[in-house]
Amino acid sequence: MSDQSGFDLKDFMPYLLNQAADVTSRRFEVCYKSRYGMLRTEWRVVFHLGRYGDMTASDICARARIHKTKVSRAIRALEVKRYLGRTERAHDRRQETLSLTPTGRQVFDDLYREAARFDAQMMAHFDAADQAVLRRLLTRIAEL
Amino acid sequence: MSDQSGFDLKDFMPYLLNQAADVTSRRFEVCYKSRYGMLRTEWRVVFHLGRYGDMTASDICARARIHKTKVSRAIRALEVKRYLGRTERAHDRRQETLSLTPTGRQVFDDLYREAARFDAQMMAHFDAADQAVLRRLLTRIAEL
DNA sequence: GAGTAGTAGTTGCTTTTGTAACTAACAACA
DNA sequence: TGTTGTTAGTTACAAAAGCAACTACTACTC
Repeated sequence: MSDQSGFDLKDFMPYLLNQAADVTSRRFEVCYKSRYGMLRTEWRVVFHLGRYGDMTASDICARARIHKTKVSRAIRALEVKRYLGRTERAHDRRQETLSLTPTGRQVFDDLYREAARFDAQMMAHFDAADQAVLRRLLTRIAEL
Repeated sequence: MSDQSGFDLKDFMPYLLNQAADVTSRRFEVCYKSRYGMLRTEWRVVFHLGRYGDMTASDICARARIHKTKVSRAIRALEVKRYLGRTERAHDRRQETLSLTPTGRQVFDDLYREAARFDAQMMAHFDAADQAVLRRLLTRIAEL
């Protein structure tokens, strides 16, 4: 019964993607969690601000496709840790420009290096052509 | 600073994997959630039992790499819905063999078809060679 | 066969996420 | 000006996940 096609759980792309995402995320999580007590969303917010410059909360939501409540809570937590600060925008007082503090910048620099190293190490298992296919397809899938 | 390497968030594999996993999982979630009020872990448990046959809770934990508390609660929920039943094992009364009820089997059959269709539709965007690379690399990464 | 260690599975408590409703500010237009 | 609609961000409450302690049982060892 139900076995005719031989379609397996390991062939099911959402499952496979989740497994791979889970393994890698949990491994990298150790860095920002143990060193800075940060959560995943906090790390992403720091990355965005550090890599792409100051922006508002909703900019981060749009770029990273994270829900605004999650971002809101991450910002609050980072503020408490003194990793970022807010500046109200003159022409629209609903918005606040977020920017890393010097400490936050240091945290970013450290984690950024770590992330690059982590990625390189992980991808070293595959040749350049395979890597390119992987990145291209994942990007495409994420845009579905 | 920190821009020398040009390493981008979109180059960071854990991030990319999460985005892709998230998009696809959320899309498929609609099927088991709206039709059967099931959670992701419940769907996975049903898949395992339906596709690979009766097994114990810890078999599922090991195969799917899900924590035992999550599996335990999923089993409970599926039992309440009358999608599965338990049979105590004679030689080791700690273990219970789990098996789908006829209703559970129907649910599996329906979702299994849906999953196969979903996967095929998604992968239709890519040629066979790319698909092969994707599956191979993701499997490899998940085993890291 | 009593004592110790290890495994299967559950439960209670805490942390994190999801959802929806909310406040405050802007914008457009009568 | 005032009313209506929209957007930025927060908060409150509910659902789910993570973690650690627990029960019940098996297995090993003296």
